[in-house]
Amino acid sequence: MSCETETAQVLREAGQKTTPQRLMILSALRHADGHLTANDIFEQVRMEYPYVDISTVYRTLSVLTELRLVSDTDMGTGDTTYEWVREQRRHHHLICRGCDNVVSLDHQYLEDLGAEIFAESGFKPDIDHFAIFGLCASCQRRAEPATSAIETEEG
Amino acid sequence: MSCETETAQVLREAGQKTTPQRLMILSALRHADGHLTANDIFEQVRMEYPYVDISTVYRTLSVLTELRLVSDTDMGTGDTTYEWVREQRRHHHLICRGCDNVVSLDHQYLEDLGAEIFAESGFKPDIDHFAIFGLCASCQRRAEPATSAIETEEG
DNA sequence: CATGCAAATGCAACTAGTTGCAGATAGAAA
DNA sequence: TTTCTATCTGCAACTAGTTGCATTTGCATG
Repeated sequence: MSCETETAQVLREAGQKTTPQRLMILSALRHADGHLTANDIFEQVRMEYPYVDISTVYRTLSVLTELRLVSDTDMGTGDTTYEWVREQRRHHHLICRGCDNVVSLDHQYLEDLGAEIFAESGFKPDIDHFAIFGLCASCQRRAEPATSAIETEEG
Repeated sequence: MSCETETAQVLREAGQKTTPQRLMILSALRHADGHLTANDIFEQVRMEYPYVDISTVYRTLSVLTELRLVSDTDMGTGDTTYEWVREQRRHHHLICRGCDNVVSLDHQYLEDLGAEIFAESGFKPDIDHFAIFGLCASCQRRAEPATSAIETEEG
């Protein structure tokens, strides 16, 4: 079974209709390597089917997010990014608000947090794709140079 | 020292100017009980000074957020909410995507996660105010009634 | 295959939030 | 106090994302 047919199955089971527009959006997401913006997807689908509307893209993304097939993340760039959720490759991001650098965070940290919350409150968190903002090691050093090395400003 | 003067001090130390507009925005935030939207703040400031612009509110909120005096959180309502950060009263939210109910989460869970991340990577996460989405206990039961009790649809 | 209807689409109008720019102003220095 | 300049403000134009509505379409049923 091709991955398209497989996804159609998932939609069908959730009581959703499989329209050509949705299949094209799904295809864009499944074959993408990293994060896509709504506009990336829109442009890609439009090449195949020029009449598609951006609102259809947003509405489909919202359905897919609710079904937990796709994660939506604000990476601090202004645009929300979307990514196909692959169980085997869960990851999260540490985003530095000093230099905007992004590094990956192992899923285990949040898996544990999720399990703890579930055990104590019964609430089941969606731990698919977190973006955690903060300061990376070098930006911390730059912000508080009160110790040994004194760096030149902006340097 | 009044809390206004105290906050002005913080701004000054960060190399920021203390304008009347900013002080009014700060006052709205400090005296508010819970979360405020940018528009709540705008309306409130406008009663005192009708010429204020919404962009000034957003720009001030962005400065305050960068200084970590204010937390900005997407509670899933569509509008970002802002809240004065009180060290003593840190809290987070579990938001159910089934029934939209919100419950508080003790700060300790995330404090621990933050400490763990810092210890292993040197990245210092901003753990001020998290919104974690998921399913509450009763919505989980409703979603998967394959066990004992079978409830009627929609309650 | 034909019919019916709930759900999805495209469109247009809308809201939340951002940005570039010219003029105003906080606050440092003379 | 006056001068100076970097920063802030208000405005207007913009982008990302949402929503209401008329029309179309997937798909279940006969």
